[in-house]
Amino acid sequence: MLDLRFIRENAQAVRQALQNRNLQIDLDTLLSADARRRQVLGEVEALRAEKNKANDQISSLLKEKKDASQKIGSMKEIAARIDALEEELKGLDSKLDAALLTIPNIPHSSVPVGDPSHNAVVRTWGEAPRFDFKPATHVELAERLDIIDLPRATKITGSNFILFKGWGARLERALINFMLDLHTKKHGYTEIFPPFLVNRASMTGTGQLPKLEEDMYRLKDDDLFLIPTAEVPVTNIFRDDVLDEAQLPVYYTAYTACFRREAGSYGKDTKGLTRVHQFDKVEMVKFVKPEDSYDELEKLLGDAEDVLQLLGLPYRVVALSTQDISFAASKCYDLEAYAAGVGRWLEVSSCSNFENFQARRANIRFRRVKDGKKVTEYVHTLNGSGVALARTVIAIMENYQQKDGSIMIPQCLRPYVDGRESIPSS
RNA sequence: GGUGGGGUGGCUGAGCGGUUGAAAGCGGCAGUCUUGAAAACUGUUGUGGGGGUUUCCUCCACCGAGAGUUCGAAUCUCUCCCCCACCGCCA
Repeated sequence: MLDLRFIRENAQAVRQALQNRNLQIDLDTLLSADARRRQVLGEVEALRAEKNKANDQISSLLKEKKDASQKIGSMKEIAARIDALEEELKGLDSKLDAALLTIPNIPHSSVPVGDPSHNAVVRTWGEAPRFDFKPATHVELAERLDIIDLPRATKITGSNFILFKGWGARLERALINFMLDLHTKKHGYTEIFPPFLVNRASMTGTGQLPKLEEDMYRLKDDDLFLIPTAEVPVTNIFRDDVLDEAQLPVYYTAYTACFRREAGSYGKDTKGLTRVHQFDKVEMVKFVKPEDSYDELEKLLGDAEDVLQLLGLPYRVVALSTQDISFAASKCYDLEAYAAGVGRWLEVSSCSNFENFQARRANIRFRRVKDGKKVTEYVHTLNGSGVALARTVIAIMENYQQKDGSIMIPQCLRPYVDGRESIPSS
């Protein structure tokens, strides 16, 4: 969330940011509630000071065995006035807290302003494969090779779930291991295997709640949520902690399954594997000093690109516009891999800098000495997919398909599939 | 699921109705001593918020969370959350 004082002192900048995100959020109500709160707070605190003083006097009167009944009587009245004002204060506080949670992060100045048509392709890597035959889609390939069984996944659970089978399952597992090895051994991340269920505080800490509750799978009896991304449990590792400057930066990577209801997206991308309720993802999460976060974002993006380059998948880097970046992000790049069968660019990664927006919500800070003084500051958090699996599997299947209907296995994955070169083996 | 014991500052841990923001110890920081270090000694050391004459002053809040009793609550009452130990069940 944003700092209330920042909003108070930079109301115009916040209004501009909301407009750039094309959001109608009433700032005036918030600002007047804030003004009223500070006024009431002043009154309450003056009365409390009076009360504290009187209590000291009562205390010493009683110690000297003198009569304090008059003083006690007059304090009853003040206590009642304090109660009334505190009641109002409490109302204002909860109103302000609720309002603050609905205000999104302010986009960085480098983010293109406007609707998604303003998204900017930063660079493109690789060449789309050429075929001397009509390339099949992943759905056709999966069925032909018997490596993914969507009808049975539907029978077991419902539509838009995946059941990998045989070498399909093996390919999925190979990708997970390949990515984790790459990030831990080459890019310096520490591997985490977090819980797949998180509590409400964690979901609020990273910004999924309260806004996106309807998109989440929730266990009602326990008020727990299935994670929509590893970002949630991994970022919340340091919730309410104060780190030491020397600990930063922290790089974590985690494989998890991700669960999304995708409410309201029916009819969009619903064929095959492009939009499913459960998918695998390897995520990267960083905790860094504020002054480093934009350099760290570029490095994070590079780490995700490395995955696609090693897999030999053509992709493009897209800088998202102000209306396309997520609620909590101040800047975001998407990586889109090209899938030759469906002939489309598929979003396989999203790399974002949240600056201190999540750190404020989750209360993640660090201590350092600045100008000879000890200070506690919020860290900056970042995360990026490195990368999302289902869509990457699509791209591999469609781009590496051969005329005979088999699929070549990218070189970097072969150590993870017993050296196998294709599915089925030739 | 059952029973018992707990949640106090960076940590350990005292306090169980009235100068207690909180003893003591450890740790951290600064100083004295020393060629240097250690030891010893001395001082200092929480967070958040409001206001101001804004390298400082002042006020308020905070002893798991919330509510209550009281002139006054870390301390008493209630509700909830969490942790630990043992037992049961279990991949």
